[in-house]
Amino acid sequence: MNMNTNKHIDVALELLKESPLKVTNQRNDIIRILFKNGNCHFTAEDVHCEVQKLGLNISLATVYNCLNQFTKHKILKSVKTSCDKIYFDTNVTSHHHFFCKTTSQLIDIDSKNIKFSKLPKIPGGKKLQSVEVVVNITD
Amino acid sequence: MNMNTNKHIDVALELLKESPLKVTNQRNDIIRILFKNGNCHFTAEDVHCEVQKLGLNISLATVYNCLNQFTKHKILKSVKTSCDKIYFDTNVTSHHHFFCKTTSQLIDIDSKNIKFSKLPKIPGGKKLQSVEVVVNITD
DNA sequence: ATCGTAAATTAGAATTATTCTAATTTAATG
DNA sequence: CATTAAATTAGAATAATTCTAATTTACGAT
Ligand SMILES: [Mn+2]
Ligand SMILES: [Mn+2]
Ligand SMILES: [Zn+2]
Ligand SMILES: [Zn+2]
Repeated sequence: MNMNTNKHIDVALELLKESPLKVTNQRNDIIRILFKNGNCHFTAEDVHCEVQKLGLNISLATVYNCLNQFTKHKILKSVKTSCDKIYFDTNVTSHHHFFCKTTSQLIDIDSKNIKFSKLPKIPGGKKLQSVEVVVNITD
Repeated sequence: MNMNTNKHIDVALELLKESPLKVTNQRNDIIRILFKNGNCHFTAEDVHCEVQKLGLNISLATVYNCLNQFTKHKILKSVKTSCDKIYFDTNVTSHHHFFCKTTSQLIDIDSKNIKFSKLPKIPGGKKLQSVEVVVNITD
């Protein structure tokens, strides 16, 4: 059972408080939904469905606003896959993903389980931002 | 100057003939546009703009149909990036990409310039389909 | 060459995820 | 409590892509 305190939720709420974002009921509720099960991947619709299931009245626009603001302020990060929806990731540390094309499910790959022995030279005048590995799998 | 023969175009036209797809004027024209400059990355809109520029009358729906059919039959492949459009790639061999977020431009990374010294175990019951690396860069 | 038919093309409508608009409400500060 | 910038909201708008259904075309068989 969920105890009344949850480390992941508390850490995220603390990040929210430390950010320049205002602490609203909607943001509190959304953070509780997102972080209640530790590292997870969600679409905006997933979050909105959960909001409804809990009987909360938060508009889809607010869900999008929150997810985007949280991403901008490093409380979440976003992941693009070969499917057409944006996934939001509660794990903001540097890591990679399996993407199962059958189930449209993202699975974390810990950074220590992917190592490069060779990386290409960055094109002249550009600077490196991130290296993203997606290992596509099927059933 | 472009000679009247072009290796890349000829190879792609040959793949089209060998495929179960019918050889139509539209497919011929689109292949000539796609492959005239060797390895390239295009959105459907890019292709349709070029179609218009050449005074060809091919509908956007047909451009999408062709690109999707070509992808299904391995004449093209598609690449997803952090931007919201699908890119089609004339290089169907296994390789990776730089994606410049400033210019929304894809640049090929030859397979031999990325090597892994460690890859994660595939989750039970699933099978590996592909490993895609995107190196995000900015100006 | 002509025919028959499945596949391809097309214009425009529909869909889907996401963002925008502009009116209203709220959080946080003094 | 008053002020005000930020957040929320419903609904409209946008943008990429797909779908629909009518028409045309490719191409193997006659
Ligand atoms: Mn849902
Ligand atoms: Mn264009
Ligand atoms: Zn993740
Ligand atoms: Zn490429």
